[in-house]
Amino acid sequence: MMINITFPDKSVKQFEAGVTPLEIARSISPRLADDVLAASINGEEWDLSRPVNGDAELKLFKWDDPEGKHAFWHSSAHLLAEALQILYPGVKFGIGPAIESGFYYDIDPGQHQLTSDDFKKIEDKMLELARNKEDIVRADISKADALKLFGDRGEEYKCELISELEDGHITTYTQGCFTDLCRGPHIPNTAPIKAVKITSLAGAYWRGDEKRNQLVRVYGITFPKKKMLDDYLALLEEAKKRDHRKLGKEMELFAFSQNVGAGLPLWLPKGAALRDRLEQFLRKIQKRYGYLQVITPHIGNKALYVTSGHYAKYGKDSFQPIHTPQEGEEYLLKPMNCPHHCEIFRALPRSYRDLPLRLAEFGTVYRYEQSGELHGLTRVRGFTQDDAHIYCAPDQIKDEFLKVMDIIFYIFKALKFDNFEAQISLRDPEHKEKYIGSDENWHLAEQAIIEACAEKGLNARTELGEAAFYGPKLDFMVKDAIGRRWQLGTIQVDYNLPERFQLEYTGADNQKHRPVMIHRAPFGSMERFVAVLLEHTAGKFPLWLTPEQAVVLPISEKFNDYAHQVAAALEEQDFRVEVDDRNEKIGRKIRDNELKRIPYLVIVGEKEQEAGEVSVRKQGEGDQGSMKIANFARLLAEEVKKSINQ
RNA sequence: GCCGCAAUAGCUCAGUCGGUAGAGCAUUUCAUUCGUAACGAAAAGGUCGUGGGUUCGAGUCCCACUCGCGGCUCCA
Repeated sequence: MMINITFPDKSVKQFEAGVTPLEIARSISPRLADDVLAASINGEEWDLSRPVNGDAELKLFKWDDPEGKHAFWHSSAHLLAEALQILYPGVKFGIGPAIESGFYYDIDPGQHQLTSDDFKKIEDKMLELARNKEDIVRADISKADALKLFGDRGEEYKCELISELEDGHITTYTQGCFTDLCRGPHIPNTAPIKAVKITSLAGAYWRGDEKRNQLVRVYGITFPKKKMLDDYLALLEEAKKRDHRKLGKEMELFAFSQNVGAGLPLWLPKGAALRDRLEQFLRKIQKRYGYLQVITPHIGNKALYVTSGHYAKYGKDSFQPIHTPQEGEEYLLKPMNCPHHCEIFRALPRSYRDLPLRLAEFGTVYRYEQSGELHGLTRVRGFTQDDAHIYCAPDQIKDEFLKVMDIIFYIFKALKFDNFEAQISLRDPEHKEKYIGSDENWHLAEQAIIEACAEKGLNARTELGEAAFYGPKLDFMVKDAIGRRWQLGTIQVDYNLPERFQLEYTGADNQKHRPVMIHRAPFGSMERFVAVLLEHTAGKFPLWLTPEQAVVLPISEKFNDYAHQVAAALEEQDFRVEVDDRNEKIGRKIRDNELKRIPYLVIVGEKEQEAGEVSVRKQGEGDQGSMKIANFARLLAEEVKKSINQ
């Protein structure tokens, strides 16, 4: 019997029923057969060696396709497991999936104690097994047989997984002496795995549940070519150089002190000035969008958070209340600004004419994050949100969303964050009871978010069940130097707080109405934003933001006076300029200041002094020739203007 | 909070078998006064994260704590 195989370009070819994707690839070209790693049949992931029995749409995936890498790394995870089984008899296996870069396997090492010293041994064993060119063979298995197979081997974790699977849909994959419960797909043979690196060990709770056993997670990555591994390792080294913790120290932006406490950043003068410029930048846009700045205290009466519901939910795991000499009086360091802003809403009678009311504050908040979670400036215990709360009528939500998105896009564009991801978090439609607020309002808000994204042409991922209990949200995520995702901007609808704080406004109908609240923070927090910005720019901030815009370098000490005159003239126009009047040769000064990522170096010697000029050198681009001081100032001004006004 | 790993000069790091701590860069001083990515010489700089323990003797071995790193869990 012949079947029709449709290719992605819609062309159709006939093959014998039972043909495998690999055979199809070979019929096209031997080269393709060498390169192909996985396939899909009618959209379903499919092994290259798995027969196709009916008409189908076929896609073939190579290394450059995520699906190809995925199969390659998934098979590598099995290879890792096989090596571990041989090297450490008695280890029990959890799960071993492919991830964004590489793969891991969770194992219960039993009496063995794995350390990084074992990596080489594991890598060598994996390579040895790969060189055996073992076929990776898929098999259907009944639930009973699967339970017996893995039960006999004492694989308690696998048995738990099997017991939750539906009979008739269980498959195993075997290569060499290792058989794993697995849905696939896999590459057909271990041979293409030519380079192996075990990257790290970590603890991981079984099934992500902190109440259950902690397994050892072995991370690794593999490649079809040795050179690709070398390139990958070089890339990781490069990424480490742009780690914000390293750059922040080097550039004297922020510091931590054991004496102050973990997760409590100290902003050094240059960092504080940088942060201030970011705040001014945002303040200016927000003013344009009708925001009103407010200021609220760093602590609030415990009752405020009991009212908001936060105390019940987070009180135990937060910084504990501050006690006063007055018996029974308790205050909390504020973990968020919203309750304070709600009280500002309540401070005056509100009319529908006041809405939307947009209250903004750079509000510093304190959250007792778990010690193991602290991370540079991205996860801290005291941080400042670029917070604002918009109080509006339900039918104003969409319009307000659009406006907030405008602000976020403006900021991301000015700072060249072009690789952000957006996620719409909606409620779980199966469990509407978990959420507060009326069905009608939820529907309205969710539609408002979805429509706003569509109108802005924003390609956002939609996640059901990820909404906060009080409302749906839209988050913006940016990756750091080594690919970890951090949430920056966020826009959240909230039905809960207006209810709890009994917020009301008088409508055109002279009746009382409850406003909807929108929380939003385009940066997320100043700390996290600066961290991610550092990693994005590798410390080379745009001219308007950078701590030192230019450094004047006198050729010798004879020209120090002129250098200071030049600096003074530029400072007069509000540029941030320093003079490197150290007793060093010009080559040395250039090198040091280039390494400090100074955007413009201004070299002055006899020629410049006589002509009233400066010799300009641009970071990374070298000598730009000499010009009058005023012309250089104009050049700076134009560059600043261009990046801020876009 | 959990698992694993680490902590030595301002920074990056070496320190063997337990025997009184070392390099490069940065800093200071001297010399030099220089034209587009590192001139030279010298000096100074450390209770080896903190507290206990083992030992004749601890940077080194053991325990606890603190801080940090990689994950996990969490993230109002």
